[in-house]
Amino acid sequence: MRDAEVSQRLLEWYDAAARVMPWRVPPAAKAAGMRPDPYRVWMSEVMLQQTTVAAVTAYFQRFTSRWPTVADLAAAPDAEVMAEWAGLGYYARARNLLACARAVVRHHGGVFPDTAAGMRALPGVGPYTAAAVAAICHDEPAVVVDGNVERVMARLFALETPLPTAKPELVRLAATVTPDQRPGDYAQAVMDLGATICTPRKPACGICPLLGLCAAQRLGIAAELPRKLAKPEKPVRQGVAWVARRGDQVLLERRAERGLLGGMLAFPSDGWDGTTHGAPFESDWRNLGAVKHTFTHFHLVLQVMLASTTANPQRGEYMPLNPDDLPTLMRKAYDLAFPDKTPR
DNA sequence: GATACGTGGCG
DNA sequence: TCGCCAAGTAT
Repeated sequence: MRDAEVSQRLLEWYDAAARVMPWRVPPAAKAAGMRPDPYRVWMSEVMLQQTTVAAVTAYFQRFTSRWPTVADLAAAPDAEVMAEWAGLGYYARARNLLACARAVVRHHGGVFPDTAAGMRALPGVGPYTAAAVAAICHDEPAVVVDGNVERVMARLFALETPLPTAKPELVRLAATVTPDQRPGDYAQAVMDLGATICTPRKPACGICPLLGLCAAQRLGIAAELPRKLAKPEKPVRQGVAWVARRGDQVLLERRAERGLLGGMLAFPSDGWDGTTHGAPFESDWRNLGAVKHTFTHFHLVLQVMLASTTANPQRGEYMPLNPDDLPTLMRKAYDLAFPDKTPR
């Protein structure tokens, strides 16, 4: 296989079928002189970490409408940013997003670094995001490797080594096909291919622009690659959440910065995250039943308790609540406790 | 290097 | 119903 043939076919496919996304500048607009805004590209890439385009789009629109520039975001209160991120998951990303925006304003004059190495030094920016922003915004021929690229390369070269062992080799292979011309469009093309054609299950090899170049397709094993080591079973944890209302206010606490749902608003809870505080105050708590939720590494059955009387709590504080500001686990508890306030 | 860290959709 | 999976990073 000629390496240049791979990027050439991908770029042709991308130009003909590029998907429209709010953070993207289409090839035609770039030809007319438009450049991607590093602030918007960075934000989209952080949101897209382990997250689908479908889930990200509405969040991206809200964030960029509310905070149009990195300086606007840097000036935002922590609680507002965490509330806006609620429901998107991996909340360390939101904390790092804010820390990064503030670092860009404080240490870089409000301008993102224009190299992958410079980006890499910012909070929440790892090898992938640094390379993606540098390639997309500045056409640095950085090697952009995400889960899509790993899958495409494993199939293109029929690499049988299972992940994560195969990772360094996949990065090496990705480097061999990364072009000097239009590396930003190329990076997006490979990721689009992985998201739409070279999918994890049932890849659409028949319409793939790399048909004829792909070793796994020729061998008939595309759908089996990349191979992966078996993952450990998820244990089931049990917990309790305490829901108390006082008039229009609800008893809430801000979770610790580190750890599960870090930095997010939550009902006082116990038993599932290593804590055992007990109820926030003595009352005849009524068990409303349980909500189920699955985290990355365990399943959770969370009993939801409701107080019919209120008292001065030992933890948390009463405050008005917009349920959209809660992480999804706590939103499930809210919906169980206040079914009449749940839309639909 | 291994582990922690969310969520929603799909087959 | 349930396991897998998604444009990863921090420690």
